[in-house]
Amino acid sequence: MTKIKESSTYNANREIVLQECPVTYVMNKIGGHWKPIILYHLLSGSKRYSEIKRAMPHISEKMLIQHLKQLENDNLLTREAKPVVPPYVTYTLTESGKELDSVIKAMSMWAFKDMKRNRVEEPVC
Amino acid sequence: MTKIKESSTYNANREIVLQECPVTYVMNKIGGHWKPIILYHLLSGSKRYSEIKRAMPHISEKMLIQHLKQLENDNLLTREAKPVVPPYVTYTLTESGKELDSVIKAMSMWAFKDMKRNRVEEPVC
DNA sequence: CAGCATCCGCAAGGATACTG
DNA sequence: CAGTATCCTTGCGGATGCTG
Repeated sequence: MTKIKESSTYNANREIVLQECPVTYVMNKIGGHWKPIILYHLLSGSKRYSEIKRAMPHISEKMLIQHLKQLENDNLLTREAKPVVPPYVTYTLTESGKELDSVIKAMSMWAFKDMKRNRVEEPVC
Repeated sequence: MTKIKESSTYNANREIVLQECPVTYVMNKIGGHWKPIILYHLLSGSKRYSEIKRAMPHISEKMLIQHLKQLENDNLLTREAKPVVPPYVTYTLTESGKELDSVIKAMSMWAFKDMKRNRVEEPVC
């Protein structure tokens, strides 16, 4: 998307109205196919890199690392590397990240209801 | 992503465990940057095409139409075209779509909290 | 084990012009 | 007004090989 700093529209009285949008804020942080799934797995507790990878067999290593970094930069999780051989790296949700459980849980509940309504199977991660 | 029908991992007892994931189900329906934002705008009631467009100045027409179609195919909204000139088309959430308000509201609430925590402005749609 | 570097194909998405 | 159609670019994301 072309980066636009400001954007405007008009209300019925032809006054300029900035369209503010909390959902856009969320999508900028956890948008994309994989991020909510990563968060979903970390909600049950800190996990090692290999554990997350095993839990998400469909994601490539490149994408997993990339998204973990972005989530770290956005302060949703922290990365802790123990200085041992072989490496031992764990990822843990921050307070911000943990609070996303309300979003993830709402997603899960809706999913179960909708899958039942449409009589479909739950997909693999 | 390469399409893989089945995928497996193992638990501590070396039993095969399928990783099922409700979040993946949700992301398959409302993943991508724009869909949750479209839903957000429709939660306040049915809207004409032009109203949605005006509310989302950053999305291109092509993307908007494309995502509206996909949401319609996924039974999250319905499209109703009045046979008049000029055309009058309204988009309305289905029952499934309306039930996503729990997800969208959880997103919004988290956004407000996180924006306050990080002292940032609310972005434009 | 937990990554990083590089190459590269392809599809998502932008820009533009046209229409019932 | 509410879209289609077409072209074209960008960058997502896969594949592969290497490393502290």
